[in-house]
Amino acid sequence: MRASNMYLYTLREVPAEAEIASHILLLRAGFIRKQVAGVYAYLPLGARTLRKIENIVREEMDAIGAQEIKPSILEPAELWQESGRWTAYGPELWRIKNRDGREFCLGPTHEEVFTDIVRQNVTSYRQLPVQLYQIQNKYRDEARPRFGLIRSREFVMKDNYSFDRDVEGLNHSYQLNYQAYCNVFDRCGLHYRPVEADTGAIGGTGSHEFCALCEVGEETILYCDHCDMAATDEKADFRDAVAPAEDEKPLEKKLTPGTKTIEDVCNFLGLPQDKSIKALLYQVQVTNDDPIRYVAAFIRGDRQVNEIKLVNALDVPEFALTMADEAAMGAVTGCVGGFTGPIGLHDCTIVVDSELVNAKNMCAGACEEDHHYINVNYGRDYKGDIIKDIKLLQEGDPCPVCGQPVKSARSIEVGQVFKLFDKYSKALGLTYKDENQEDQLVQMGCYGIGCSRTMQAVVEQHHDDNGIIWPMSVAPYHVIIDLVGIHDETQAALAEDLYAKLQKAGVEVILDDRDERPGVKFKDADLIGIPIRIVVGKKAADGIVEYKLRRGGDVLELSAEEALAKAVELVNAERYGK
RNA sequence: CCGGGUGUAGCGCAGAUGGUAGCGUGCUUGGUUCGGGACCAAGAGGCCGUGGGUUCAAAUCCCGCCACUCGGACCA
Repeated sequence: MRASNMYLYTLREVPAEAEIASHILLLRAGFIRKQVAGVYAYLPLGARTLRKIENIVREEMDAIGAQEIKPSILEPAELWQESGRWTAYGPELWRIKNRDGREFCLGPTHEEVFTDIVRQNVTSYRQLPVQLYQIQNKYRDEARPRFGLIRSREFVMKDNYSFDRDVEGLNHSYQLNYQAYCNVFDRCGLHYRPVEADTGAIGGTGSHEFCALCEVGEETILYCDHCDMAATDEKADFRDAVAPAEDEKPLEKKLTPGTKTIEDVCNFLGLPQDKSIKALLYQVQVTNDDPIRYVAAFIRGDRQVNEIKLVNALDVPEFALTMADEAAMGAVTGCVGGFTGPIGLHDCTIVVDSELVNAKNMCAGACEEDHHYINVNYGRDYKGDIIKDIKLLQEGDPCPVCGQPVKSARSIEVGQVFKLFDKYSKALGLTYKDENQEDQLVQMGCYGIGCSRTMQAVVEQHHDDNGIIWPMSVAPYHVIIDLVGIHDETQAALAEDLYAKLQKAGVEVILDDRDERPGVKFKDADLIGIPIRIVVGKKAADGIVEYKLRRGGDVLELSAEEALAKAVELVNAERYGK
């Protein structure tokens, strides 16, 4: 491609809409432009890189026997009503009506549609297993889009669905997809980590997220350097330490005026925070017609609550759990803002973190203004309705597997694999006949990769002050030839010759033949991040060009033939990723 | 959805105490340049987000709405 003909517009200044490096660079380098909040157009360079990522995904999916289909983005409400998600999915579901008032949604995910497609044809165990996938625009009406392609309202996702006759088959499909995902992200040059993820309502140990590690990520993951434990902060188990043996001292009520926070109470009483109990007050209401159910959760004062674990412990929908109206809750349950403890509470569900059961002589609110108890002991002084691990594992806490201190990192979720089991086959009636003529439910898995998000995650991990540094496998072009003197016949002839030969060798190449000063060309080449740059300048008269890699290293002065050979060799070595 | 901020030229911004607009960059033309975003000169380009109000007079003050954005909540 000749730069003089390209629809390429780079920006010198940082667009006001962008905050993080990857978003700024994709805009500045002319890969994407915003249409409205959370919706982007891919310009030629962006469209090429996106397609390369999609093709890597496509190749790895095809390699495990999945077949690509192309269903509509438009999904009828009826299918979602059948699965129950028309109401359960919430406001992110992008609902639209046609002229007759019939309801549809723009697909945010396609479990229903794929299940429907498979139930139209599959009736026998002989037709299983099967995997179908699509690479498609997805729509989620995000309350607050952010960071360009990282959290957008429209995005490109590959979603694969596996259909097996039993859980053993599902486990096999899951493993195939897991490995394919590793291949995909390896080939894209991402620094990532597969981590265990929460499975919400479906339960079990059936999900991993693939997390691209970077500071600006919205996810927190925890991992261990001493073993292979790695999980999202929502999922990570907490292994309670064995509490040191301690005699139970007599319960005692103390006057603690104005000490509404754990810090205040512990300072006032001269206690460490790990000898205190913190109360968190919630209410549960699934629909507006339901009565409000109050929940008091207790954890050690120095811990953070993990609301996902709490939701799972209560077995309620995630959206139904909200912070309690303290005054209203106090009237019903006897809790007192800032002084709530497990003793004296009534008419609410008391959830006690597992760690507290063996914690001796703790300090807790007395459900009375300006008073706390000390020497509170589980069993003797209070009991819980639910005893579960409901705390957040944090950096430095013991690893739930090996006990060594864990580390934490921020990340962008670029993919997730998930065992659905029979959730959708049961809801939509997807069954098959087995060898004994018995109807059986199909066991399903779903597997998503955010292609557009992956594109930005790659930039987030591969850039410097001058611009993007694309890995060869996803670079929009492999080589850029910067022709310095476009009016110099010798230079132009050498550049044209190189351009033709590189193309003949199957290399994707930009010839920057624009009537621009060299500085502009160099800046642009760095900004858009083409892996190999060949400069044809003054030494063209001697047949010499410059060969330079965007990722760094020496500038080499080579004959045109040597540069050609070197470029072709490198491109062929790296074009498909590792 | 809650709270904060911002809407002025393609882009980035300035426009105290009201008097219908400017800077940088980009664009056009001419010239000089030509190895890391050149310089000189001359130009083109704005319903000051939108609706209402106050006023002789509103980019500027007041109210509504919309959009964008930040923090948070939410996020199969």
